[in-house]
Amino acid sequence: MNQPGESLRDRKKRRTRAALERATVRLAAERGYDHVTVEEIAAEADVSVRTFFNYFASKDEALIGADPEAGPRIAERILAFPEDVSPFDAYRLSILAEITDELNNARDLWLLRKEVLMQRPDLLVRAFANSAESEQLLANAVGQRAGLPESHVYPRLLVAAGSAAFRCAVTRWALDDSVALGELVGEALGLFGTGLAHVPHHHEGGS
Amino acid sequence: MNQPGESLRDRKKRRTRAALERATVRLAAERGYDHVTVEEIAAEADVSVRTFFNYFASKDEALIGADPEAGPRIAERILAFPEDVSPFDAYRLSILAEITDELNNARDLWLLRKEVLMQRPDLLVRAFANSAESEQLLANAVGQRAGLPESHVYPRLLVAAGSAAFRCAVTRWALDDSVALGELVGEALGLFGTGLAHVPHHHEGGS
DNA sequence: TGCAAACTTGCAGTGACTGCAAAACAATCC
DNA sequence: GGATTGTTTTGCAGTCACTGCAAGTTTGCA
Repeated sequence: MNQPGESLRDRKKRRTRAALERATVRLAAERGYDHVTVEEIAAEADVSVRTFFNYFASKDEALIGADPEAGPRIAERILAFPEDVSPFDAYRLSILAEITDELNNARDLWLLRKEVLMQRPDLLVRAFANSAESEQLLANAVGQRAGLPESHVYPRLLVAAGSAAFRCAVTRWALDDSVALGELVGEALGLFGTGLAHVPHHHEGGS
Repeated sequence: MNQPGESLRDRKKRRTRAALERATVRLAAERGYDHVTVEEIAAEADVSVRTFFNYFASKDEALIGADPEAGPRIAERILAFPEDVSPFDAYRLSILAEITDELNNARDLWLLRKEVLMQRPDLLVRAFANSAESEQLLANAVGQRAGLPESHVYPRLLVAAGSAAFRCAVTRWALDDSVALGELVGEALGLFGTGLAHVPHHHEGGS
């Protein structure tokens, strides 16, 4: 009884992880991030506190739902683009694809997260602190495409710009979600692409 | 006994703050950030643990030496540039000036911090989490110069780019400090200015 | 000198997080 | 089916960051 895809064990793990993530976000949105203890979250997900920490290294991580497979997945996407796509575009499109997928799979969670992040913008920054290895993966993928040596700034700078774009976009989206998050990230990355030296033209409809 | 400049009280406060910052950095560099307790830091600086937390909201903040006046100071600089300097340049030059000053005042501290940040790059990211209000200040200053409404992305994106540039630069500097930190930040900001859409030319000498 | 405001301290408490060893459980082999 | 083995869950004891509060101490000022 073991399809290569998913054993009972794997399924249970995924469900537990999801339950913990969901419980964290729901409770935090409901009564404020720091009026929720890990004990309550664990209880809500029907596991012990110790188990919570087997799945997430910290309460912060659970709130964001840090997915350890996201990094590798995006890196793969970057490398999968045809040769004639620029490193910048490969990166940009990969990020956008990931965001689109993520929102399609868990839009409701993100709407709740938005509530929390509006109260505590710092949590979004903190969330990125734990993703140093993922950033390294992405930087390597970009570097490979660009044919640059390990030590070059460009890949790391591009990845850092991605984080910044995402942060900015979420912040804006939290204030006004009439525009899709993906759009906002795309817009921000677009500005990074063309350069910030000149103030972009301010057209009326938008921000 | 009260020159408008500094009272006894003010001087004592500055000294205590500096002692705590210094103790944190020194001990962390010596035996690793998380093998140092706040209790030890406080003892080293000859104050109580409670006093430590009167000065810094967290151990992280003490390590970075988060200066509550840095934000306002940079914002002032940005606004002080003549009209014909672009918002981007005003921002860039203000950041570089701040970094230069900081390094001149506490180069030794930064050399020790470098050691710590090499082991724990996440601490640098976390450090920025606590500076949300400062970022807001800078964004407002940039927005004012650019004549943009509160809601526009540009100012926030530029400031976020600055953080990213700083992060990248410190990381590089930690690996090889043969180039001044200011140079590296300047280089990174330069790339943000001209745009990341194209891979920059890779000239031999450098990175 | 004496009062008021600012700063420091101790204390008691909360809650995140860790290591360890035992129990519960799922996959595998006979 | 039942014994075996590897994985996951759990409880427990402990450490440490951080907070509020209510004294104590120091500084600024009249």
